[in-house]
Amino acid sequence: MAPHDAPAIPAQGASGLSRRRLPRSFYDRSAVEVAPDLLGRTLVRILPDGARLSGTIVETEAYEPGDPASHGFRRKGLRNATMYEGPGRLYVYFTYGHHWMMNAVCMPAGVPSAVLLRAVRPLEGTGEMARRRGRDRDVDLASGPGKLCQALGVDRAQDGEDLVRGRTVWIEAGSPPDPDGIAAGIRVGVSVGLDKEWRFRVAGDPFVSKGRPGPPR
DNA sequence: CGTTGGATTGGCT
DNA sequence: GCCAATCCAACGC
Repeated sequence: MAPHDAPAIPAQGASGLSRRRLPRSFYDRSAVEVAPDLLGRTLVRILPDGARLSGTIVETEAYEPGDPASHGFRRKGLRNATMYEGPGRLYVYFTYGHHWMMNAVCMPAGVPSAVLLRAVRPLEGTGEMARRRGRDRDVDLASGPGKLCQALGVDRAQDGEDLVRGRTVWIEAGSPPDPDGIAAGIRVGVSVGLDKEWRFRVAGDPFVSKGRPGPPR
């Protein structure tokens, strides 16, 4: 982090979690590299009233250029434009008529590549998340991509936000798990690209989504 | 310009 | 396990 961007808070708290923001270079790699590396990181959301919500990322999925399961498989359009806007942007889209999904954009501008953030372990602001979700138990707050966006109040207003320099959503270095603690499998809810094991999760973590991977039909 | 189906969720059988 | 909810960009005609 550049010196003039130094935060007022300590770089590392008593918890051992690094509060340093992930730099642009972190995202300027392929999604399959970034996705497992995002596990254990701290996703932070600042609400309009200044409240800080956060959670530890426990589940991600990679979507690569040329990947038939990716929104980037088709030409750039109104919905997926942010996927082409370069590393460190937040790509937010709406689906199923109900839910917002949030992604960290990877690779240089012009290359559609992103990591879907699927689940976090709630850390700060759990009361606010519970209110937004209409659920009490921590395990129900952000254990799925739609739930995550609802809990953190993320919608189209955050599409295109800069995770590196923005003031409403970012990702801190946190505390990555041991590589042995990362499990990979096929992605959830897609009917193509099933040959790729691009869903990553913290093995055995109760905060990962309950969605079954594999073809629905 | 009408149709289609989706990177999901929660409630009900 | 099944399926409705509810929006909208992409695609086909």
